Amino acid sequence: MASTTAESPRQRVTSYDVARLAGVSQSAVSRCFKPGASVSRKMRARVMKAAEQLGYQPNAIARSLISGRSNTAAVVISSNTALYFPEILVGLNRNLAQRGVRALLFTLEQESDIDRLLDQVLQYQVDGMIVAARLSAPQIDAIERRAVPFVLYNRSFRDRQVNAVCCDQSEGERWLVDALIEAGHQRFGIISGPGDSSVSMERTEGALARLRELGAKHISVVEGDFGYHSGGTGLKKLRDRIGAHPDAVICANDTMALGCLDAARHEYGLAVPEDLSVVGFDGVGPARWTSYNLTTVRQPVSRMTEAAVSMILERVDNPQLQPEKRFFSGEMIPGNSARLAPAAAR
Amino acid sequence: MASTTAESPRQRVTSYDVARLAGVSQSAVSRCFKPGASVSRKMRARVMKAAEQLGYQPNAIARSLISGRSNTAAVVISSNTALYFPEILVGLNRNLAQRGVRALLFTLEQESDIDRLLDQVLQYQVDGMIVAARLSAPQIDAIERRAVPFVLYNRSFRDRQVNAVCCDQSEGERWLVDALIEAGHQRFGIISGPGDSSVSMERTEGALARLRELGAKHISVVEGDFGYHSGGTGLKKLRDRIGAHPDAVICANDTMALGCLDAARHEYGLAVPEDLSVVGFDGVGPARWTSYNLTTVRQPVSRMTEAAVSMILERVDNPQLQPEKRFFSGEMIPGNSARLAPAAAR
DNA sequence: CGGCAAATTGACTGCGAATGCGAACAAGCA
DNA sequence: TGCTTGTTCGCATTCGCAGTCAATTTGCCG
Repeated sequence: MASTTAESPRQRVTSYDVARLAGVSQSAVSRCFKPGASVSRKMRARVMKAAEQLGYQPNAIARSLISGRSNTAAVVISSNTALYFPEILVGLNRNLAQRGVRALLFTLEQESDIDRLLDQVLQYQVDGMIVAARLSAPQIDAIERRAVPFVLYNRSFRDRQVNAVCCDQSEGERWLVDALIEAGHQRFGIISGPGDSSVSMERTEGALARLRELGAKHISVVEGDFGYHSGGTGLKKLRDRIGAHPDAVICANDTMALGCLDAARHEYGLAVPEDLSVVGFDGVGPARWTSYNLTTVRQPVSRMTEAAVSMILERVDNPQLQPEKRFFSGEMIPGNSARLAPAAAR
Repeated sequence: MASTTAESPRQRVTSYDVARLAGVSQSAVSRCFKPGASVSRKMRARVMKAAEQLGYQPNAIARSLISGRSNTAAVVISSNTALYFPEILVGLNRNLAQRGVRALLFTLEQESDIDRLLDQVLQYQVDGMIVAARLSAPQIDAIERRAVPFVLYNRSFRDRQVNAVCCDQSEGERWLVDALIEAGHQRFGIISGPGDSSVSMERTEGALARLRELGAKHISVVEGDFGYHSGGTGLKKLRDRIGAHPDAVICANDTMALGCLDAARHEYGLAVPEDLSVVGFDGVGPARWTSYNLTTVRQPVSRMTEAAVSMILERVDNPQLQPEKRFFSGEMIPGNSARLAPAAAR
């Protein structure tokens, strides 16, 4: 019953095996697999034939050991990004793969896991790290000490020179607020993300700042957790606090906005956008679904992931490069979940 | 302006460096980092102190080269799984991490990419592979020839002994169909996934078989692509074909079911579930959202990912193990998108 | 305090591929 | 043909660590 194909040599095939079969030296084999090496076409043909015959593939581990590059990058991402997660991951991975780099995935369930992780990441001799999670200053110190290039994705340190790729959160919030104010909304609710999220902070602060700047009088802020349900509970908290429902709710991400919208319609029987305007941030897929058609700001994920990958790989080749922060504008998507003045779209 | 901390030694720290500082041999250092090795506590203390001082971390690459294990597993996943993707990935990664294995991520945009990928995967000397993508028989041959253990996630080959972890798709569809039939639905529409998806095939076939078994007369099948929009277009196709709307639409996944549901309500003004029942499969997050509350079958993702990881790691340690297929029952979630007889929930 | 077993330690080798260097060889020129 | 250039190839070494084996130390008992 055992269907094992016992005829093939099940052990690892090394460059020596290929060399022996082809009657050449191991160096020759090595050179044949190195693009741009000096090899005669006759040699290459012989080696390749032998390699094929044996099913030889160069051992990336051994190669890394001597070359000092693993062609591997760590992607650290906290899993609470939920809806947003696959898009980033796929984008990063595509860009990395195109340049011959593989992604080692590190998912964080809790931000505190990152400490244990960091050591591991570095053990694996990754060429670089792309971090879409919260890092503390000492953690950044630790990475820098190891001289591993890293890029923060959608977070940055104001007081610190680090590589970062960010969506301009405040700008996006400003657009949203401008549009809401212009349409005459007066009582504002804000549902922030978890307190330790810098993205949430920037968005919330950005919205708040603009609201104040434009003279909004009635603003309440409650905290959510970026999850769907906290959109609903956030709305409830806002209602409790205000004593009525606000005119507009600004959510720190789309997922909460969708939760808020659902709660408004189905729990409180409010018409959206007539009775209540809801806006989000991110531009995740479900935000475009017919039931929602959310007014939001879409992050240019593919440009951002491409930038992150470029930045990291440039720095792998040239560690001397100065840290750089790149900000990307989002794209306002008017949607239909907020009552806006005509042509308010940016 | 350069804030580079130039005081620390920026180069790699090896076990020799630690050994020199501690005044011991390199072997001693190595042993100190190997759990269960024979080392005196005095030695360990000295070495650890030196290691800490230098910021030494053992080089996993060198370790892999000699031990023949990379503590790395490839996770190959096609990105069109969209909503479902993060859950799987996080689950797999958590389980792998717990056992000290890192995931190398390979995302497929098109299933055809897998050929190019396979060579790469194997170059990286992964200890095993978890494949949530379509593999052809020759591709499986290729992997087996390399003697790399692999587990198929949610696909299996009927005629072939391979390791696989699957949700029992037909069983789930049977539950759904039973419930729909019991509630008196008569005209059925099925929106399948892409033709080359085995998951879609099993679900569609499963539903069809059960429908016929129970004597359903009116059944139409149209093809979708697992995406949100194809739920709507699928419904349109069904209406065109039938000349009216069906009583129930069975979608090969949740995402399409949600699209179908939205189209039914917002495009055709149908009441769901009164005029039309819609069921899906997967149990993704948004299916539980208030706007939808989809009737579906939830895959036990965390048990499945755990099983996949166990299977793969068992086979890394013991390559002789016979191939095994594990099937998991889903969980029927009655929801509110289908008109069901009372207490029809399994 | 001698003697023996057990525990601990260090020298050395090898994992598999890449590369500097010199040898061998081919091509170009007078 | 003899000599110079330029290619191509093999030898030997290297990457960083783990495991083997023999040497050494330690502990323990009579």
